[in-house]
Amino acid sequence: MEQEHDIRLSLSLEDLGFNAENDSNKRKSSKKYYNEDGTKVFLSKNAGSERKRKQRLNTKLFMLWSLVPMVTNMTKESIFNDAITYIKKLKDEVKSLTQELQAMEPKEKFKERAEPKIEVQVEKMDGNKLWVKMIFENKRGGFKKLMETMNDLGLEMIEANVTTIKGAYLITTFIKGMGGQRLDVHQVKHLLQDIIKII
Amino acid sequence: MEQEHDIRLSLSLEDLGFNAENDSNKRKSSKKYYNEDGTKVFLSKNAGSERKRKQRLNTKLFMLWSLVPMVTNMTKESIFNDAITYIKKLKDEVKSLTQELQAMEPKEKFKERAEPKIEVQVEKMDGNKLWVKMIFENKRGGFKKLMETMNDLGLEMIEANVTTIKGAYLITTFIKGMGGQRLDVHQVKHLLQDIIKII
DNA sequence: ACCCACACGTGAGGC
DNA sequence: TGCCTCACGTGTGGG
Repeated sequence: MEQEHDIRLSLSLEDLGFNAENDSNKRKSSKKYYNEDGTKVFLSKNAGSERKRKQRLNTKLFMLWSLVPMVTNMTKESIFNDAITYIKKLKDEVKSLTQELQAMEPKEKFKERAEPKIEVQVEKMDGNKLWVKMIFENKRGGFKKLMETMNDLGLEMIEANVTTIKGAYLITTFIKGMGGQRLDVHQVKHLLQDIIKII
Repeated sequence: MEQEHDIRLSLSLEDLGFNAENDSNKRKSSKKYYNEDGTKVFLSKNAGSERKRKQRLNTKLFMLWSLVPMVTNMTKESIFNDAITYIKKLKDEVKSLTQELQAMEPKEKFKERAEPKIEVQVEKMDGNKLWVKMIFENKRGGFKKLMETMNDLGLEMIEANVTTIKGAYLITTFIKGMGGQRLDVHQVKHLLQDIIKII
């Protein structure tokens, strides 16, 4: 009952990193490898390397075990079982995640498209407002993304008149800066052109 | 040199499903378990169960190996190594997929929100057109989703007048069915209410 | 007492 | 030849 209780799998942390070259103490089996006069019993040359090999295998088993979160037992067989079920679980997880990702991927697809024909006209009005007329292809969600982007940029559409001709939006609206910021005509024009391009 | 070459890991498919109870042939070791007179050498009772245990372990090892796609060697140690690296790879994959999923998750979040105050008014016009007035909270992307959904349902917005008062959309538009379908006033009204609710 | 899980040494086969 | 890998039987400790 000294400290011989944890040597079911006779590997510890020492077996992982450093073997510490101690073939010395701590052998589970107290088999008679020594004659009663103290002389060693003959061991085939394999014995040593074979012991090392088994230690390597157990080390690998331990590494495998350390990777698996859900552990039932410390026995070799249950380590295998846990690892197996864990791999299956991980596989399922990857599978479901990928298809879940692909399911919402198409919503991002409209980013990559041929450049639509667009027309942007910007005129300065009184106050700090701009009058804007835009024509661009009627891509699904185009107007929404336009508004989102403009909102992100601090452009507020005050009176928007949206007409959907077949295959195109026609939008006329007033625009003003949200924080009372001054708006430059050409800047806004190019901005809107860029926005519409990436819609 | 008969057929003794594949018994490195002396497990086959038979070890997986059915053990086929054949303790008979095919033992690798030709150790002398029989005396020269043909009588069996004494074996401790452990021998049989221990052999079974090792077969179980090898079976598990084989199952583990069968789960791992990339296999370098058939040796025990490389099976361990492959399984270990494979688990790590799967872990990384799951990790990256989940965070990639979470990165585009927020765009879906506006599905779950408190019910906004809405107002929908529908009037019948000449021909098969309806006049619609809608007021609902100015949630980001609301108008886009409205148009998408209406498009999906075969409702075409002919002349849309969109006004963004602070915190709300005010939309007046004519609507007609895309395929020349007849539109019922109350049906369209409830439809629009439902659409706006889920926006 | 029994059973189980393990490490060990050993002989055999493959490279 | 030698080295590596494996299955086998055995002894041992824990439950």
